[in-house]
Amino acid sequence: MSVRKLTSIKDVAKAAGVSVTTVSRYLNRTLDLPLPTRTRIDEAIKSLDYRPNPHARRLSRGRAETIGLVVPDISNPFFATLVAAVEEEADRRSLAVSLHATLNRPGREITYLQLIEHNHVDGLIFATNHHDDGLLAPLINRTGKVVVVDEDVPGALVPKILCDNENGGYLVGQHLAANAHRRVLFVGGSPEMLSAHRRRQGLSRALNERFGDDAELTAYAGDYTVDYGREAARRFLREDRPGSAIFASSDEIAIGLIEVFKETAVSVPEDVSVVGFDDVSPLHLFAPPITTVRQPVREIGKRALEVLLETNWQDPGSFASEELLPVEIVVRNSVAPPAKP
Amino acid sequence: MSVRKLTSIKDVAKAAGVSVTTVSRYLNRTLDLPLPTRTRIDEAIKSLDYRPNPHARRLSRGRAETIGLVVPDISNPFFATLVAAVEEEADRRSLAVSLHATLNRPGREITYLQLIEHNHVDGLIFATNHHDDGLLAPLINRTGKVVVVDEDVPGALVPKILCDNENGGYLVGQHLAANAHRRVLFVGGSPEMLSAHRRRQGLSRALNERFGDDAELTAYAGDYTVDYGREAARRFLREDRPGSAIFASSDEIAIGLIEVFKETAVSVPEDVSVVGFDDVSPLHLFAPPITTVRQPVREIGKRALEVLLETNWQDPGSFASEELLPVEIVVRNSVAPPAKP
DNA sequence: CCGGTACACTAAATCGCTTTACAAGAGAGT
DNA sequence: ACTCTCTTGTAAAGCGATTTAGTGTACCGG
Repeated sequence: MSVRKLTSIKDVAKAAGVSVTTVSRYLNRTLDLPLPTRTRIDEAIKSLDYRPNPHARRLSRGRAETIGLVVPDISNPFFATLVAAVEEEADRRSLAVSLHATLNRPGREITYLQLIEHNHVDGLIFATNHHDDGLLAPLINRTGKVVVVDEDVPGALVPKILCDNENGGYLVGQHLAANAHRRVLFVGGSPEMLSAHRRRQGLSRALNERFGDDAELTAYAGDYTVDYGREAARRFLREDRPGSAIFASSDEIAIGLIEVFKETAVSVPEDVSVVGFDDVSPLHLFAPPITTVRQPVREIGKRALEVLLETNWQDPGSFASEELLPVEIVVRNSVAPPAKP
Repeated sequence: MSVRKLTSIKDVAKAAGVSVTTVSRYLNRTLDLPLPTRTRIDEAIKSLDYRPNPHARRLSRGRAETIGLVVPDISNPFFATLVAAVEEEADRRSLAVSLHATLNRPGREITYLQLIEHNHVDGLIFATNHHDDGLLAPLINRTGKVVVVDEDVPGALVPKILCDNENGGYLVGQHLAANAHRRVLFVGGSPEMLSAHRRRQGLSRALNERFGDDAELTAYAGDYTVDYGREAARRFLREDRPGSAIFASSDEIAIGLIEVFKETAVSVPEDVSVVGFDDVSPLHLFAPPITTVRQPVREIGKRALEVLLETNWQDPGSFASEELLPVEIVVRNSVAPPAKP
């Protein structure tokens, strides 16, 4: 509270009767000292309650000991879980996490990417949820030290940690096919988004395996939000139900769908089957419990930090990679065979 | 990627033909310059793509332009929303947010509080979810620049932003009383926690107003978690249902209760009524939709940052305060009159 | 007695910015 | 003509670490 000056390395050096250099090097283990000297320094540190000034250290070393985390929206349960996983892992390694939400404000992603260039953070874990308009990839390639998670940024030559979207779609397709759904509506992001594209492809593959050319796949594209789920549900009803089952490409969308179906007395799964994606909300308590694909969210976060720290960023080109983490389908009660198949 | 050196203020000064001081003071608006000089500097900055090195700035100013945010668990929807609100508000003010989760690891809260003492951050927004064992309050008082949110830390003489827990409990009590529930189980935190204490008091007040001495209030105490909700539900059944209604002091607890009731075929609200607290999960889609008390989570986060920045921390003692934000009850479908009142 | 090798340290530059204190010149008032 | 006050700057000392390039002493083998 008072403006007492904090103890600096200089005070420690004086108290221990050595030079500042010695203390610094001892602390950074670049100098072996004989026991007596060591003890003197240790005691000085303890009695003065010395702790290195992080800003000075960062300026001097040119590193921030901080990693940046950019996500679309923290309050979304999916990203909240991702953030939690990254923070936990960073804390284990004594790194601070600087958190940034883009909230779909254009230009924000770019602003945050520039944090790296100016040494604000040592690296960035980056999640977007919309299609790159062409600015992101070059910037990412220029700045480096970025790990892309959850949604691909095409053209970015950096490590990417994604879930196995194709297989997720395929598992849903199989489950729907097993329940005799031949006509399916896919509600997801625009096809330029790799996640949406792959999920849809997996879905399509499974449906075709079962029904061949008789499979009918319709798609609506929009945001991964509750709002868009509502909109999609209304459109689905307005357009006379282009499908006996709906595969929502996120739980949020599924929640929106279900809200509207509830209001309009369309019952799930009797009138229409619904499957979600992510499994981060308490879908098992819904009426009915919602079948969904579980993403290994925490794994994604953890792995992203590992990769960020393990990658040798000196050797550009060496590190463009894509790691696919496995998904699983969690079957609950929102899928039933259609009334008239 | 390459080790190109970033442009520093020195380069700008040289390019503009002025001194470093001039550039710095111009940028920090402590110096008015005539248009021509201004233009030269602006152009130098633009053409060199200069951006101040944050570490140098922080070292020099002794401020971090960063605020710390300490919460028990980020993946919990309540805290996720709080984090989102704080981040949003901080971003508006060009402050970075350094995020830390305690995850109930003992000692972590203290570690993070010390971030302030060593200038790591300029201030801290602090949320705990368990009873202080006596170490926290003195440390908070010593470090200052802390705003306590959500849960009280008794003895901490700093601003506190809480919700109106007593009224929350009262509203629930009224609603339950109106549905003829005379015997109520309160499942919440230990009574040493102010939130639990006040909610329970409000509940008790409403019940007494209606039933006088006939009101029967039982209490279970534990964590605000789904796990504890499950445990409480099992105990409730084992102990022969000490109440026709349960007031869960968080949505998480309510979710745990409902899970177990679902498994054991105890139906809500026919067999037992349930009310939650927080309203951050999609409780409206549950079966049945859960009645709960809505906390103004985002408001709490936003207000906390405002208070953190507006408080005059030079004048200790002046700022111990408690701000209560209003709550409202969201009536849905999980309360019905008891079978045998 | 000399050169070499460890050992135990250190002086001083550096990181990039802020800030205090001061200065030179121009105009203004008396 | 002389002092005063602006205006428009500047030099240099921090901030608190890290790090490079040494230094002085002691011992040791030949």
